[in-house]
Amino acid sequence: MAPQSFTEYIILGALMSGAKHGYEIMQFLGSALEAAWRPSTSQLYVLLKRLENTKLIESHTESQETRPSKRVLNLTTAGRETFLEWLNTPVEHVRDFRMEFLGKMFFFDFLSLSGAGDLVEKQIRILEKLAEKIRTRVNNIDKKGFMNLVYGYKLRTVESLLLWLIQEAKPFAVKK
Amino acid sequence: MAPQSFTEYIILGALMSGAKHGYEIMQFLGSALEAAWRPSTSQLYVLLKRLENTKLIESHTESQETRPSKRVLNLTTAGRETFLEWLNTPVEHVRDFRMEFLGKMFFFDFLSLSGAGDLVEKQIRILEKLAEKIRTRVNNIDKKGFMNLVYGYKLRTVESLLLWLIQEAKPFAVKK
DNA sequence: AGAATCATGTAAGGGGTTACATGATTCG
DNA sequence: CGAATCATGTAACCCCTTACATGATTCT
Repeated sequence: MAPQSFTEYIILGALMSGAKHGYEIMQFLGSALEAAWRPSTSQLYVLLKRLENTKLIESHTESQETRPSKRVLNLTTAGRETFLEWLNTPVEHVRDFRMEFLGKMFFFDFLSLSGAGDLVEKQIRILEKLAEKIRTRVNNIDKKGFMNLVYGYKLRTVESLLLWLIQEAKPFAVKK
Repeated sequence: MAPQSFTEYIILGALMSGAKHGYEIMQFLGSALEAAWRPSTSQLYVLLKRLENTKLIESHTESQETRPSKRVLNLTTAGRETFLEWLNTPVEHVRDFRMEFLGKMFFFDFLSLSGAGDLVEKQIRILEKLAEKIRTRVNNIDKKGFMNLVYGYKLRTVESLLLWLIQEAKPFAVKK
């Protein structure tokens, strides 16, 4: 079963660079993007349980002498595949850029993986189609009405995102 | 007690133009912005109960001969005040523009209320401060690193929103 | 001596969703 | 005659958060 929440993919990503226990994942995600994606500590452990139940990660317990024993998590083959598939899939909605798309870019960079340029290209095509859809819809509505304000908002948002993708994300993605 | 969810304010707004029962609110919100803000039918009734418990609305039952009887909702004085206060308060986060700020603009327009221009001005000032904060933060980080991409994203988003506010929302707000 | 760090959880609650229940009426 | 409309809800579940529980160790 594929995860349904974006946060689970982030946790899988945190394990791509090697086995970690819960507390380490927490620290890693906290420092990676100014804590922007770190789920609450309790939710983290809930998700780890779920990922283990769905066989995307596996664990073994390591007892320590001077510290509480820890559960060390590791990606399974399925887990690694699931993460990479997610990583290379563009997001569908504008609202998913802020966290999810930036998350993908982070992992491309952090893990030095290839394919970031392709993802950005796919993403650009998706947004271009969306912009076209909005533009045709704008032509069928009352100028000066409220819906005109709404479509203006949407169109500007999409266009601004497109410029960012082309002028900043693309150079960042291909810079290695 | 003031509502904590944006959706409750939208429901209060739906009652500003006169008493309605649940089903009518549902239709009203569904047609107003292409169903973008309508909560699920079940959630709507849950929120109506809550708004009644907190005395922001009150209800009386009207039995009908050929139809199921309906519970007609009406704003209390406190409800009307609560709505108007919300309406005139700018949103704090960029992520609240898409639904909440557009919602406010809708009600200013639909109810022909004054003050939309003031709200837009306040909103512009908030975003200008935010843009400044991001710009100073950009100067303190590694050029070419991932965080540079993040701040580029944030800055462009805010700047695009500012242009929209000035070029579209402002004329819309003062056009009457 | 008290605070922060290490380490993993449970419980309660918030806001939302889909699915389901009920039952009459009117439209095609 | 079946589907859509009118009208109001309950139940189950999802993802998330804060508060709380536990207990040792190391830093100040």
